[in-house]
Amino acid sequence: MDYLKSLQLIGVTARIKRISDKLMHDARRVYDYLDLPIEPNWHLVFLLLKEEKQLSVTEISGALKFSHPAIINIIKKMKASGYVTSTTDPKDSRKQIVQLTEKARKELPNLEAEWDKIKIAVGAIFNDEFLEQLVEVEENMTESDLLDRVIEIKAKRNE
Amino acid sequence: MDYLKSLQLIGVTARIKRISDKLMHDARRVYDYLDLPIEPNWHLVFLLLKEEKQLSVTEISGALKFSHPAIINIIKKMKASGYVTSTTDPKDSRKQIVQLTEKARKELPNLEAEWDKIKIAVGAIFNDEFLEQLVEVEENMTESDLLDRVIEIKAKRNE
DNA sequence: CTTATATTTGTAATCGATTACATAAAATAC
DNA sequence: GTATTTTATGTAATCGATTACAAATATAAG
Repeated sequence: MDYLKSLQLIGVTARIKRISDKLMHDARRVYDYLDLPIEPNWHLVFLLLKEEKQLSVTEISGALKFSHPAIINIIKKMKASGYVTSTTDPKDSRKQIVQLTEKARKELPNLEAEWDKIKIAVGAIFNDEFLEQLVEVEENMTESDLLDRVIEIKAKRNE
Repeated sequence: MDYLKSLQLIGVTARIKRISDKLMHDARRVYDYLDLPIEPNWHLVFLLLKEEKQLSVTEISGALKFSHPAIINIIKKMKASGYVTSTTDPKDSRKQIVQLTEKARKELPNLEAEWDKIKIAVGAIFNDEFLEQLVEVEENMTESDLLDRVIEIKAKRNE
């Protein structure tokens, strides 16, 4: 018996938040359990830098759609753990060029084996139909977000 | 072009968080735009107390599945705005009995008219199939959460 | 009855991210 | 070539929620 579920559309925001929060929390517990020496968020940075080799903070922030302070914080920690280096771009001294270290590339196969387990677990929770629906939701929100839609609805009522 | 989307299952957690965060943020903007004198979260407490009349902090927390400090905080603000009263239960002096005030009941019809607009906007973002999929995801996570599943997968691999 | 345990409310510390602000460098305008 | 605007990074303050801790009361156990 779930009161939020009974509210249907009214409860959907809170339910999504509930799922999101539990997922983030569980991810941390999984990383602890697997004794991974990294934080869940670093995963995305690893994958991005593995492909792109050299990226600035802003480029990472744009690709992952995290705020730039969030990326700075992640990079700072990854640097302290020896997984990335950051050097000032000689052509543009505002920019920091971030790239994986040798240590990171050496550990990648092990990490990927662990990530693979997590991926299978995630796949058991979210089926393909959900992923398809998620794409639609993202498109709907990009096309016109909640505020835009409320403004439109209010305008129509006042006609 | 969305890097997280291209990662499929690996990016799904971050995408859900992104949707959740934007939704919560947009909800606040909508409440501001509509000049509602309440915060988005209060909505759920209003609806619950409208039906149940009298509830303790723990009962509200259990129904909405928010932590009890979160409910205490909401109730404190709703009280300051004159929408609820809280009195000590004469039969159990640990408990606070929370209920809507006359002011709250008087304003409910207006609030409900505004909530209706928001509900329509939410319905335009999340279709019925998504809601069905969401139920499945919740069931999957309740049945066995991410950590449980990873533990199981690891055990199988080590056989 | 007295002691131990569980429940309820309340407060403090923490957390992971954001927005707002500051600074330096590059690009553009004139 | 100097002044203005934009861009990139970095820091501080904030935010909404959680977990951890504390205190009071009720319940259960002996």
